[in-house]
Formats: sequence, structure tokens, C-alpha cells
Amino acid sequence: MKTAKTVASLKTVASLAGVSIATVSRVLNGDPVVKDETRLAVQRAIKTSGYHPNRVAQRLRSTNRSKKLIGLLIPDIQNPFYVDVIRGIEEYAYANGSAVVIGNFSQDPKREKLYIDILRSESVDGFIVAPSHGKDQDVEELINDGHAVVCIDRGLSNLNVDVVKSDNEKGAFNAVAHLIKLGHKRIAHITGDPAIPTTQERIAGYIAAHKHYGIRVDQKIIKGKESNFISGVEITKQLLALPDRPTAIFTANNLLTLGALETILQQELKIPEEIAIVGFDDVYWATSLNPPLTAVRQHGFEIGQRAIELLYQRIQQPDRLPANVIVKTELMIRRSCGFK
Amino acid sequence: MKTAKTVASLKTVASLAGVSIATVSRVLNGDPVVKDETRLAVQRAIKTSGYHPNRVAQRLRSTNRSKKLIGLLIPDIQNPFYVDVIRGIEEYAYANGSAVVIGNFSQDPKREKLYIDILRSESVDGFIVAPSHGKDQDVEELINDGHAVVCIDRGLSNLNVDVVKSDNEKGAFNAVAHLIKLGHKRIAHITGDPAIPTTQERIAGYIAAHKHYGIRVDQKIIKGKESNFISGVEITKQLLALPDRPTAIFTANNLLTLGALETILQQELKIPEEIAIVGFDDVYWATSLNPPLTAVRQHGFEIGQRAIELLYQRIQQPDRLPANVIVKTELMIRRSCGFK
DNA sequence: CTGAAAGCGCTTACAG
DNA sequence: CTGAAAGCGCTTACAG
Repeated sequence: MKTAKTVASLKTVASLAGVSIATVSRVLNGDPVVKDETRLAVQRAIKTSGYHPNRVAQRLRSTNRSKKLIGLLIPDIQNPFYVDVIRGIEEYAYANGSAVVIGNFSQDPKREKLYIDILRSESVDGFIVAPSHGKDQDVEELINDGHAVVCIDRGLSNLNVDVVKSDNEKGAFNAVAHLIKLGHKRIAHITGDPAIPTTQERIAGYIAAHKHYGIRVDQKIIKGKESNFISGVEITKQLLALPDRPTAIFTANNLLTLGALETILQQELKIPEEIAIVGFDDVYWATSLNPPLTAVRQHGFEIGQRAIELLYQRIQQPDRLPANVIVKTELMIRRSCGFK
Repeated sequence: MKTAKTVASLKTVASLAGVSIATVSRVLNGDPVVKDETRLAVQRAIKTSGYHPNRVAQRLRSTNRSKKLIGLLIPDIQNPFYVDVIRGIEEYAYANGSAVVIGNFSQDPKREKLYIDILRSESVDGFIVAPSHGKDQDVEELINDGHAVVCIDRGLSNLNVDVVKSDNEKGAFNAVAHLIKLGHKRIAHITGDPAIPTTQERIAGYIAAHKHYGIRVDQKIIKGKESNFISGVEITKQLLALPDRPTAIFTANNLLTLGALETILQQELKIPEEIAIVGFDDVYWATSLNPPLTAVRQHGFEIGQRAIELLYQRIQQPDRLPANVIVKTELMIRRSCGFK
């Protein structure tokens, strides 16, 4: 029961069908040159032997054909945005009989490097990566070595590469404009890690909205350190302790939003009457919050799909010019922003 | 720039160092038999050539040694519980230089089958699976064919297999007991898909708590269809429309909880005064809810770690008796259960 | 239309 | 201590 059965190989099938392994391979690969009679015999042998091709051998052998395996480097699998991206990629891969190897590097560049090495030596067809920062040398090296790479969420500053990402500036603009139109004049912005390009784009949108509506920007209420929950908690505390406390907060991602929400709750402030909030990143639990959260929705699933499409194009046409795909965001207006 | 550099192989290194590929392989594998001088020359050649072993060739060749690759079959990557499990598994794999291939089958048995086939033909060392249902034939076949398999969250009814899961019955018992101690006497239970073993165990805990405290069980307020959000919404609506409406709801997983929460919010009922709620599955946003949610925490990360430990044991010792690891749950008491 | 043979990049007995 | 050779399961020119 527990001893591994020997698995059927080309050889098994070949001897069963009374042909050579080359012929079996041809049938498997749909080579039209094979005689019908032979093909049938082989197909029968495949059935009865329960043969499944060995993808490892196929990958080792084949040089030009697709290996049906793509590598994914994700900064944080706990972030629902990336989960949507993964689903988009997987959906497409699944339809192609491709498998996806996910390396979740938890924002750790060392771990990112290890996964790059592993995936490289697994001979994947290509990579979809959210680089840990703007000048990610490991990803650059990958590209310079001739691998097909598509970046998501953020590009590379030194290299022209395929990128798929959200319209961050516009998304931030719309969120802040929404607050302004509701009468808010003193709006804080809790930013993500300043080293990430996305952070800068969202700040730009925040500022642009102020300019557009003729409202003064106060740099003292634009604050950010890291992109995580703790940072959201700390900065919210600082903001709420200010003598001229803001009437609204715009948070730059879902983790920061959560930190802000928890802090507001603890101080027993009413949303939106005492403090309004709008967050970047919509999440599936936003409508179950009390009050439901107004948020900028990123279409992660679409971002994933565009990314893998671009990747397959890049594989087939290594020299085409890099594309820059911007996926629209959408402001989901719910009840966390009203003004007294 | 875009033309793939030829990658260094054993051959490259061997000729650079002036030795045979066998010797290079020995150095790479730490064979102590190699002369120091030779070893150094080879190591130098490895450095200068930028050699990285080809894992595909290694996997094809080696029969008894670890392939450093494990397969993961996850029913729903959107469920934060599984994300925790994945992280636990990955942490361990990372420390071992192993990679993890994730197949997210979205509760679709067909897709599960495809991923099993793919992973099998990738010659993974073993599988960690949450079977789509109690009698999952594809997983059974995998085991019968001699593959190392560990199940998480639920076992297989026809086969004795390694299983790691939460103490579902006790977790449910504690949640319901908590409500009863707060004075609730009419507690509804929104269950998951009745076909999943987990669902039955949680129902058992719910009933046991009632028995233990001498409270009558009303089958009419134990309801469930699927394990998703929509099901949570629908059943909550039915429960709230009842003439003798329950004073509390115990939801069997995080998606159902979310559905219940949204419905309660829409009907503008106050939690916990008008309706109390306790959910199975703690989530990282539970403390940002208003009021913060009382929930049964499953230790997904530990479940993942136990599972991969068991898997490696199973690989080394294919004949040891199947283990059944139960990981404790923990009731996180917050503010959603108080009674008037 | 089909088969024999080379080779992808490794590991591992077997000689020496 | 080291090398030549076989072989893992495939694919693909090359003959015939």
C-alpha cells in the first residue's frame, strides 16, 4: 500500500503499444504525421497504463517551447490586494494548463533573492514581480540575464520594463476630492513607506486635489513611516492628539486603514461625525464595517490578468517595447466620510 | 541585452576548474572525499562562473534524496485562515531551501484534480491538502499511489491519513458557552456547508454546550447551506425575520460572519444589545470592527507548521502510523456578545 | 510514417 | 581521491 508504484513512462507506453518512444512522444504532442492506426494503439496504451507526462523531464529537455510554469514574487500574501492579483494570474494560468509557483517574500529582500534563485533554477517561463523597492537589483539582474519579467504595482527606476499598476495618483485625487466636496478642509494623509513609488504617487494625488480646490496643504499632517498596521496606529494617535485636529483622514493602504480604525474606535470617536476616513484599497469586509468604509478600489484581479497576458507576449516577442498598463481605480462611496 | 545568456552548468564549471563534472558535483554536495586543493579550485570556478544548480535536472535525476519542492492544495486563497496556514508552511520550507507550489482550487473539484496532476508530474516530495470533501477520491488515489500526503482542516473518511486541524468541537463549545454565561438562551447557529466534516464538528460543539448548560436545542435556528458570504447574508435575514428572533448568533466561519454583520448593519440593529454575535475564525481586522468581534481563533500558522513537519516525517518514514494532530483554538473575547 | 540516437543537466555506482 | 559512463524521462533532428 505504501510502497510507491512505479509510474508509467514513455517507455511503458511504447512497449505496451509496440512502438518506439519517439512515436509515443509524437502522439502526445499531436504530431499529425503519425498514422491513424498507430495513433489509436498508442492512445489505448496511454489509457491503460495511466500515463501522465513528466513535466520535469519535459522542462529539462525543451528549449524553445513553453514550460507551462510561471514564477510569482509577492511582497505580502496577507494583503488582500495581492490575493486578488494572484487570483487573476492563476485564472489565466489555469486556462493554459500552466502552474504558478508563488514566492511570498514578506517584504524581505533576502527572501526575495532566495526565491528568485529558486524560480530561476526551476526554469520558469517568466516572472511576475512586485519589486521590493524602486531599485531592486535582483530583479534588474533577472531582466539583464534575458528572463521575461513583468512588474506589478511598481516599476523599476533604472530599467524600462513592462509594468501593470493602478492609477494611484488619480485614485488618491478622487478620494481627497470626495472629502473636500463634503466640506472637509483639514484632511490628514497617512502615507505608506516613503521608499515605495506607490506612496509618492498617492501623495501627489492628495496634493493635486488640494491645489485643484484651492485648499492649503499642511505638510505637518502628511505623515508615514511604514506600510503596516502599527504605523497606522501610531500616526493616527499623533494626528488625533493635535490641537488643530484634522476632520478627516486619508489612509494610503488597507493595513494603515485598519490601524487608524482601531485607534479611532479606542478613543471612542464617531465616524464620520468626529473624524471621517477614506482608505486606499477596498477590501471585501469594507461593507461589514460600522459604518461601511468609503475606499479606493484597486482592480487587483484585472491587474493580475493584464500582467500574465503581457508576460506571455513578452515571452513570444522578447524585443517588443516595454508596456505600461494603468488600471483604473474606482471610488466606492459608503458612509465613512459625511460631514456634520 | 535581451538575448538570454547561456547559463553556467556543471560542464562550464568543470572545464574552468580543470576537473570532471563528477568532481564538481561532489563539491556541490559536500562530499568530504574531495581533496582540499581540488575543492578550492572548484569553489573558485563556481564563483567566477556564477553557477547555480539546475533544480529541474536535480529533480529528474535524484530518486531518493529530497527534491526540495512541496505541493500545496488550498480550497480558497481568499480565506485568511488558509493564508495563515500557507505562511506557516512557507516559513518552514524557506528555512529548508524548499519551494512551495500552491494550487488554489477555489473549492472546485475539477480544478483540484488538475492541480494534483500537475504537482504529481512536477515530482514534488509530498502534498499538503485540504480535501474538497470527506471522500475526495483524487486525494485517496494520491495516497494509494504511494505519495506522501498530509491533510489539513479535514481528513478523509475512507482512509487513515495524517491530519492536522483545529479543535473544532471544543472551539464551538467555548463560543456558545460564552454566550450562555452572558445570559443568552436563544442562540442561532449559521453553519457552513453540511458536507464538510468541519461543519459537523462545530455543530456538535454548539449542541454540547447547550446540553452542558441544560438549554434546549431548537433545530430551527441551526441553519446552513454553503460556507460563503452570500449564505451568511441569506440565513441571517431569515433568522432576524423570525417571530421569536434569537438574541445571539454563532457563525461557523469568517465569511459567514461577514455576511451576518453586513445584514445586521443594514437592518440597523445594535450589536450586542439587540443581537450578539460570535464567529468561528478570528481575523486580523476583528479589532477594527465596531464593536470589536468576539471570535474563535484558529492557529493557522501553527497548523501549517505541524503539517509540513508531519509531511517530512512521512517522507522519511512512509510506514509510520498516521498521526492526528489537534491544534487548540482560543476564544478571543471582545465586545460583540454582551447581553442587555 | 517510424525508429535509433543524441542530449537537456544532473547524480552515482564502478573502476582505477 | 578522481574520472568515465550510465541513466532519470523526455524531444527532436536525422535516416530510412
